[in-house]
Amino acid sequence: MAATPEAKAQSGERISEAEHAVMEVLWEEAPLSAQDVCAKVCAARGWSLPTVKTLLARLVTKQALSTTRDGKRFLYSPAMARSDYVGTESRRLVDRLFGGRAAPLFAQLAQAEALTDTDIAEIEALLKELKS
Amino acid sequence: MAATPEAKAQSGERISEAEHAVMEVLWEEAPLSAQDVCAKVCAARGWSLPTVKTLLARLVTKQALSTTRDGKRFLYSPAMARSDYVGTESRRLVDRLFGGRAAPLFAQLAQAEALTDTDIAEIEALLKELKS
DNA sequence: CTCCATCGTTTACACACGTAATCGACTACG
DNA sequence: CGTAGTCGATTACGTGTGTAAACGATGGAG
Repeated sequence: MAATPEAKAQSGERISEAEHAVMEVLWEEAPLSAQDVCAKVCAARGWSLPTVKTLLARLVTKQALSTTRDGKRFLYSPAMARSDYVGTESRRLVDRLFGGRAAPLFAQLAQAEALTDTDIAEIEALLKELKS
Repeated sequence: MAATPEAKAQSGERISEAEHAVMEVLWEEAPLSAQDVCAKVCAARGWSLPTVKTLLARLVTKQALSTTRDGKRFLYSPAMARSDYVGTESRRLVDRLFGGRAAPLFAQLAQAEALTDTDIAEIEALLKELKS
């Protein structure tokens, strides 16, 4: 698949844990209003609507979300691809804990028995593709 | 709270990024004095000795380090295994970003071209072992 | 014994984060 | 039109983190 031209991670602004939960909702479906987002996470995390509004505002500041007006309110959409976020986070972990090498991470997961049979099968398939 | 007999290595106390850098030094060699640790990280991170002392103290509080007296000063040693830390951090990432499944993480790394030929070879070898 | 170089400890302070109440503006119902 | 409800924006506040100076104890040099 062709890499998007702006493969660069958006500004250095880090996305926090709570903010990430909001991003996940919007990656799944967008655009959404603040209330829509709350309906999807407030129960699970025990948040109130004001909390979600704060997180949304911070994410807009960090340029992780963009907004469109819809009458009185805003609709929020991701301004960065989930794959970019996931990529930089994964890379960060691999760099920090495994000296930038992916194989030791894989070994770690294997040893921790965190690999299901399905995982193994899928990874095998991926390997085959990579070599072709 | 009842004293749940925690067979698990660590308590819930999270280790921050800066603290982790100190842990890495001590996982590599221990026991070390505060000055020894500083000699190994202060230059790289632009820290001063007081900063290292603070981090060491916080890690002792979090029970991530243990100390032995050596005359006037302390010698610090890890009180948790690096493999445990690495394991929980890896698990956390996989849970948070990939729904707890390892295969998508692998796919992500592959797509980001974060896999070297050596990585691929090693993972292949590991797979072979897992299946035997 | 005295004094100084070092320890660990205490205190400091700005910024990020989690969590939320409140406020001023605006819309929609009556 | 006015008023109630709803929106985003502003403000708040405790805790964690990064970074460090100041302080008090203490052991070793003279």
